[in-house]
Amino acid sequence: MRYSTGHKQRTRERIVRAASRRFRSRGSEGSGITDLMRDLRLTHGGFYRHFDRKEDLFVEAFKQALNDFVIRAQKAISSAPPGEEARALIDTYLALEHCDNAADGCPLAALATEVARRSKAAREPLLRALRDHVSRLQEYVPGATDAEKRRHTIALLSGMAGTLTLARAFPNVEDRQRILDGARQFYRNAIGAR
Amino acid sequence: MRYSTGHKQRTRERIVRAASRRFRSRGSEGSGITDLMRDLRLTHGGFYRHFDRKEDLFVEAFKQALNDFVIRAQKAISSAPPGEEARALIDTYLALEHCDNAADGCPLAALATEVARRSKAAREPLLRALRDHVSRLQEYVPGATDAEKRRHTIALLSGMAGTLTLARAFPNVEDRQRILDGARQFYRNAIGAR
DNA sequence: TGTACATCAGTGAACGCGCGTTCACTGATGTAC
DNA sequence: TGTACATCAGTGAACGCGCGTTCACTGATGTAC
Repeated sequence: MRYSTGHKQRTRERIVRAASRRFRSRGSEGSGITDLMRDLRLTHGGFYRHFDRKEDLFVEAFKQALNDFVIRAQKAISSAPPGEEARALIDTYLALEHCDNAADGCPLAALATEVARRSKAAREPLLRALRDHVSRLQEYVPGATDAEKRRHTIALLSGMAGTLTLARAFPNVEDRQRILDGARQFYRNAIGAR
Repeated sequence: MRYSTGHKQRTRERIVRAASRRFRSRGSEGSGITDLMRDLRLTHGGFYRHFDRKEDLFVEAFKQALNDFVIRAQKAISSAPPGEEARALIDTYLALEHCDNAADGCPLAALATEVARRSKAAREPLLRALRDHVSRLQEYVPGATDAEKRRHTIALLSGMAGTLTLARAFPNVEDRQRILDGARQFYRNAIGAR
């Protein structure tokens, strides 16, 4: 059948969004095209009207996830009192709610290992997106120069991502909360001590 | 044919060691039994004389990797001057050599995401091993009480694991070095400020 | 000491399964006349 | 306005492939007699 204008575009966006959630919660190796399309009440064959390869979807989904995450982070930061932006970033990132909702969370925490294992060519667009998003967050992180802000932002974000990933491995909510609280205190001090 | 006493045990150990390296560099989903056994000049069928399921091998390989890592870390720490142990841990962990040799490196950096995605039952032995190894390292990390040492150790190790994973995504050695250097400075200050 | 048999780590063909991908087909609607 | 045709997002069977796992078999050596 013939679809109305913009229909294809909308379907593509639905695929990217669903993938960005599925990949974050189960990894891209753990999410098949068939299951993904079934989520949208479509069949697997149609996928290839939108993407040449699954890998292309991974790139789009990762970028989408990064963008959503940065917007959420900026929202949390913007409601913080002046000078408390970095603390707000830390608190949102290391929240139990973030820990327990990987599908909507930071793609670095969920997918960094997978990015690192892809071919050099496949990593390029992902790393470009990553750099862009670090640039958008670094203005809120303390540091004497832009370069220092950037270094701190990278250490802070990748560090918190590692802690979040570890916390997610613990089935008991008390364990997760303890890990997050400990790290929150650790990073608050680290940032405050600068 | 019939093999000499201890032969089976030795083969098992070779399988675990090879798997612990392969899993760390490619993930367990990216490492097939056939390839793994071929490394040891054996065939895939023989695997099941040693393990019931691939998952059981993952547990053994993860424990082996953790043990090797903690021993290496302790070695680096023990050659540091008194009071500098945490700094030595940070420097060894965030070394370019560690970054570029995932196969021999910290299993938390390489496999944490995979651990988090396994079934609750499968995670149990992995988390037990993880807790044991944190206990062995926490004595070197500053903190007023044992509980505080432990919190700092967890934040530090999981944080550095996240940074290492991110650094591994960058194809240029300069980028990796910059990320590691920035984080090293960050964590040294964080620990020193305590 | 010599012979018959048991053992069992390792072999390799075969299994079912799910995966990513391809492709001939569908059919409602836009477009040309 | 009415009719014939073109379009193309989505369908679903089929493909090759690699995976984890099973299993009948091998054969050098230990053990029983």
